[in-house]
Amino acid sequence: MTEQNLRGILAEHGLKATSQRLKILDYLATNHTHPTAEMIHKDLPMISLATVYNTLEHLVKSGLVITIDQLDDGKHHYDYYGEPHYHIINPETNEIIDANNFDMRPLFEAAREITGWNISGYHIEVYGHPQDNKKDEA
Amino acid sequence: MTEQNLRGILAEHGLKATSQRLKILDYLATNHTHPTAEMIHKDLPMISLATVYNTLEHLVKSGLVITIDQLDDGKHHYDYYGEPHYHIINPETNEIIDANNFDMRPLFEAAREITGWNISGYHIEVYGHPQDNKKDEA
DNA sequence: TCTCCAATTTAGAATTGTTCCAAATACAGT
DNA sequence: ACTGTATTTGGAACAATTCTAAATTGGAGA
Repeated sequence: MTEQNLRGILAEHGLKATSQRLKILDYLATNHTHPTAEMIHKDLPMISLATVYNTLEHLVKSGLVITIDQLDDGKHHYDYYGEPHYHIINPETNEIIDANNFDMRPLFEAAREITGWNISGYHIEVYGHPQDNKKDEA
Repeated sequence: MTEQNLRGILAEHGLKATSQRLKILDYLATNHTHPTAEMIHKDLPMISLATVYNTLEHLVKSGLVITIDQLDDGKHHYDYYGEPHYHIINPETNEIIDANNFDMRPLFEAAREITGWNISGYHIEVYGHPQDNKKDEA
């Protein structure tokens, strides 16, 4: 992504454009690899680990990034959320697939029915695994 | 819940029925309060904290209990999952409401379309907050 | 019912992901 | 360019969770 794009995105969300934020946001928007803070720091070693955590906190608070916390490694994983989407996870391998072929509005409506609240977002993880054989393709 | 019920549930999931597991499962199935390990230990002080963690791990692995990790207090919260359901969360107060007025099968079908996998379960959190005023009730 | 042993429990130590600190730096508006 | 505030930083501190190894226990089989 171009630096101008990144600056625009940060500005839209009220975040100062520091070189560290530009690098981390670019990293997340480019590599959809759902990294941990540690992995980001390993790939961007010029940015201190404290700043990585600090920046991720800002990005999550602003809604630009979300966390995935169900990978049983006890670490937060981070995911650029420029376009809302849901996750399909294979718990045996921790593979994560991003998908957006589902209209969430009926779910929002259902949640609104129960609470009366304004619904503003969602996190969805769906679990599954590849089939062992092809028997049901017949 | 009766002890026989609890023993049956544990047996169905291949878990030995220890007095600690019976107490913790009963606690979770009765109080839908989404507690942390620490909170469970506080309410069941005769069970060591190590055993609380240990037992929760077994219950989560078996699918009887799920974790809720989005409450920005840095702690895992646990939720009896006897009946699958989704969560409506107010992030300002950390209030969690359990709901099940939504058919997840279309979501499963969408996930299956993308991956070809067998889909086995889901975790869904929907975020929202009460409206400040009633203006849109008109 | 009794025995036996693998599974479970336990207290406390150890680990480690994350947060905190206070000094140095850098962004952005004027 | 100048200034004030927000951000960054390395390292110390913290706290949730896991580990350890010894003691206990549930339950399958005799």
